[in-house]
Amino acid sequence: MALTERQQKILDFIGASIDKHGYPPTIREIGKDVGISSTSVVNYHLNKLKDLELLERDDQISRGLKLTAKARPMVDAGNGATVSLPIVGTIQAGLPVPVMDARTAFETDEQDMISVTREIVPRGDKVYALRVKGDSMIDALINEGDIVVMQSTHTASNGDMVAAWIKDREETTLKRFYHENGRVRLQPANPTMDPIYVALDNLEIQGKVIAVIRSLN
Amino acid sequence: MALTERQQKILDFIGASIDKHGYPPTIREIGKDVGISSTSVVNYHLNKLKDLELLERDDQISRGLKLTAKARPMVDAGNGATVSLPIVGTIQAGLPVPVMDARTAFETDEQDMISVTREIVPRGDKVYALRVKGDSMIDALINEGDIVVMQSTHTASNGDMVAAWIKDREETTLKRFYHENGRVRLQPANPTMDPIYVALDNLEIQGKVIAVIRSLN
DNA sequence: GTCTACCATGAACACCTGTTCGATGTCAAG
DNA sequence: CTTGACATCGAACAGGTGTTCATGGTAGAC
Repeated sequence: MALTERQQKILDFIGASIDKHGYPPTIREIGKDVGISSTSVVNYHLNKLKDLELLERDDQISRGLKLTAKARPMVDAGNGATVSLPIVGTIQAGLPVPVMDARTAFETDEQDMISVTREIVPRGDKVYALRVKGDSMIDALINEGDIVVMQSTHTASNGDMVAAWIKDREETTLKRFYHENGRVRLQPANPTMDPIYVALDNLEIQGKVIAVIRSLN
Repeated sequence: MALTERQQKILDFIGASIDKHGYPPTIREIGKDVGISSTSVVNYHLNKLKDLELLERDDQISRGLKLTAKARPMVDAGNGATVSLPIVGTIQAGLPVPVMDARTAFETDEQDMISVTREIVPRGDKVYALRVKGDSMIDALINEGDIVVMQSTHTASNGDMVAAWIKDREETTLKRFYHENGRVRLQPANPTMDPIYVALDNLEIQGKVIAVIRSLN
């Protein structure tokens, strides 16, 4: 069931309001923003959104609105403090990293998301997350269960931490990228380990690592 | 400048309310919680907290309250989806980890904070962050520049990743804790490395690692 | 003692706010 | 054409809510 333009606008305004002020808007504030003169109509749409499970309402409570998790991805993030990233798959040494195209992003359901603050991941465009499988990445100081946040790209600058597919080894590796003397030096994050050198055309850059998150429990 | 018990309680309640409902409380709700019968007294304390720059108020607006960044670490429950953590110091092998007492929390200014979502750090109480100095922690898959999120504690359960001070070595180490056969096995996160064994009374647990964050750029 | 800062009460007021009701218009389905 | 679902308006009401005022108690400073 799709939303009408009105309802989408109301949802967006609620999100923006919480974002900006730290609390939800009143019925009249909503009406003013979306251009509805009567409080009863806003109330009407609010109940509609509630039926769609996009909104929770606390009866008789001023500003008693809350966006449900279901509504979160449909709301204009705007200048939010957090970024929601899809976890599109897993990463391990023997397999290429999954790419994120428009389709996979859409198919990702809410269970497979992680949100992080912009302090940790400043950009949100073409950024996605991968769960680390196995312990084949310990030379990158990354272990089973870690979340790797990647930015999709096929090029890299010197010093970038990249996910690279080494063709002749049929192997994915996470290393710092340095293009020097016509070849590429891949430097492990672990300073006690030696770099490897590969030819440029033997390398396929699949993304740039922009953060690693390890959540113990 | 210290807060009175009343004011701390009000601040806590505002945080808890935002946490629980998604919006701040009204003056009367605050009064009811902290045991103040008159709205004017609550108003009085609110203005006091505003003068201390712990609170922002939107005049004439119901529930027009917002905790400032300065207030965040002093509040029991953080603000909704994110937790702000003070970065109270650095961690390296040769030094004990700094402890977070009430004083350091107060002295921390806003620059030395990091906020993370509750998905990554569920609790907020007695939790703080340390910046990793040097590469002496690579056996814990942790490197220079990483942020380690710790929970202050002096005890640990089996399997916890702890920051431990080994007395006779005068060394801090991050390892998984296993109490077995009257001694303690400290297991490195790197599965290719061997555990070390220490006597219980040679060990001082300084905190529990609950997350590691590496933000590249 | 007197003064001042602080904390508290209770009441009153005006505006804010959610709720409800009756009426109207539109538009696709039957 | 009639019907029903949907969307909108305007108005009214009751209770919620921030603000203000007069009053007074307590405790430490001078």
